[in-house]
Amino acid sequence: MADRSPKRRPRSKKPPAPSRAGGTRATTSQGEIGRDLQMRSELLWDGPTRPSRGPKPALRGDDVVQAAIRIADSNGLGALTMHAVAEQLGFTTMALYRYFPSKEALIDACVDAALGTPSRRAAARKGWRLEMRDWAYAKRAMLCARPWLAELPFVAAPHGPNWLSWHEAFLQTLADTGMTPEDMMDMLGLVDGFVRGISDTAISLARARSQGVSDVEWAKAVGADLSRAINDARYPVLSAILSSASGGVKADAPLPTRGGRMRSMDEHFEFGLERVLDGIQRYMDAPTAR
Amino acid sequence: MADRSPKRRPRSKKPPAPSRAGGTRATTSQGEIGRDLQMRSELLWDGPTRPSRGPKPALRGDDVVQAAIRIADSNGLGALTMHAVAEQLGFTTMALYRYFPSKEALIDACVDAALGTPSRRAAARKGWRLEMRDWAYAKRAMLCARPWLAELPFVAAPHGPNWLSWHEAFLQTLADTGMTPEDMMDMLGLVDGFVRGISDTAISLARARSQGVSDVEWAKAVGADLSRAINDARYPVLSAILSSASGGVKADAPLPTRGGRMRSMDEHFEFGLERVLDGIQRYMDAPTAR
DNA sequence: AATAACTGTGTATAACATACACTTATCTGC
DNA sequence: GCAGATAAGTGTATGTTATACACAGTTATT
Repeated sequence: MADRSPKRRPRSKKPPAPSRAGGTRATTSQGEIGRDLQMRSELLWDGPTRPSRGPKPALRGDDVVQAAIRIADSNGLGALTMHAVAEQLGFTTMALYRYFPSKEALIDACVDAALGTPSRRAAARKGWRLEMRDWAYAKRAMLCARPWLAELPFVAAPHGPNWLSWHEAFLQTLADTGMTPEDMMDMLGLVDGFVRGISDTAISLARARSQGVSDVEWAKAVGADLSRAINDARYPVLSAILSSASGGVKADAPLPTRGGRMRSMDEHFEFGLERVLDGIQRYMDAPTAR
Repeated sequence: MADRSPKRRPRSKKPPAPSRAGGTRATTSQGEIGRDLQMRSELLWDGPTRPSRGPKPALRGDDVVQAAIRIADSNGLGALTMHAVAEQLGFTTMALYRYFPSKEALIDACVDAALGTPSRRAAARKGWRLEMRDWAYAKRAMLCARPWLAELPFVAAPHGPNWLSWHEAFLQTLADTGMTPEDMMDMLGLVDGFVRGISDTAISLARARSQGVSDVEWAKAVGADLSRAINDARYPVLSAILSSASGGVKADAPLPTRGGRMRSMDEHFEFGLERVLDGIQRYMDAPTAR
């Protein structure tokens, strides 16, 4: 309060902010993570509370978000600058600050908007296992569709409405299994963790594609690293796998979609997911534990 | 070749590079991901090929890396600027470019160095399950010890020697199980994906700690988001879990280490990991599949 | 010694995020 | 229907960054 008069705010030491500029929000520079996150969270959940004194804004916050997402979608996070967004909308860079107090806040909003909500799928009750499987595939697809999401430190962002909607959808999967709340949350962490963790490669490929890199080119780059292990004494097992690998893997494209031998990325995901679901099933079948 | 004479390099259009500055390397700006990654990879694997004409360098590349890591460790990625590193070493900013062609290359090196190598643990053969468990815990601990690693888009980095050494250690776990190479790689993806994915929260806490944020403060910030779901019609199940949760979870600190009810983060990890290992075990016991 | 090939330094520049002051439009209370 | 009060967009300025470029001092090779 009493911060309205123009020209104010000593802002103590902070110059134009440590300017952690660039593509991604790095650490929150100083140790005010708590406060900071809370403020960002409020911005995400509580709309901007339009006052009714001055002229009405020419845009809605969502217009800004959509423009920003468009840019990130087509050119990656690196291209997402305040200037670029403003230009896209036909406004000055500074105009955006009437809608979001910082680039970080805008990105928070973009993330939540980009996450979207898992399609209700008519709540088709097919049993937790199949539903969970659908959920996992949907989440993976969503992540691959917006590869730039993975360029952000996930945890650093506040969890907005859509973020929670994914959680909700997952939990509904278990709603009628009689599982304890604690177990349900653990299951969520398990499956969600697995999906996010294992999707890195697929996301990387998706990003390469969206930047105009051919699959072959990408595979070559990624494969090159792995192939260094071959004949390196430090990696006996890995080396053996890569060189033998039932049928001879081409040094390039070890995981990628080779029709040849090594399993495709999707098969890789499918395999892991089935193991995870097996593990869950086992737990549900024999609730002796704990 | 023939790129040695001073003053050269038209560099066609590239100004000082699209300057994707800031804390994290965002997308590689343009669509030259393939080439770019390859060059970065070479830098990582093949040392810098010291010529022997001029004065000998005052530093080794590793000194630079260590200085950079020190900064990232104590102040986060945001504090890792070329200037800060140079200062730490008592040199000019530009001196660093004699050791690494770009900040990105330096970070690549830092990442690999920070990953380290999993302790050989005397290769104690206790059976794949226990060994795998150790591996998972070790990897998680490593990630938490260097929370800034998670601020980087993992896949974007080339896989250096240490990165592969983690893979190797995992695979050795399965070396005498008679598993096919394909299955072994799938297992790696499964466990590694799970560990990285689920560790996000623990890493976030670790980062908060290293920035001087108290656990309570952090938990409050994270919990605030979740607690918004309570009594929100959009999240019936989540809401029920959060409010009921056998014993009444304090709205703040839902996952964190509450002695109260909800399981601690470590229990959460343990739980998920056991499910994953169960799933793997089941697969190994009944190799009918595929 | 002469020189080529380096090393570290100083300076310059472009991209960014964002502070601040200003002009103009719009609503509210009289 | 008018006088403020207040907000929206703009223009300009600043500090931070990465990094290009040219130069001065060094050293192994000729």
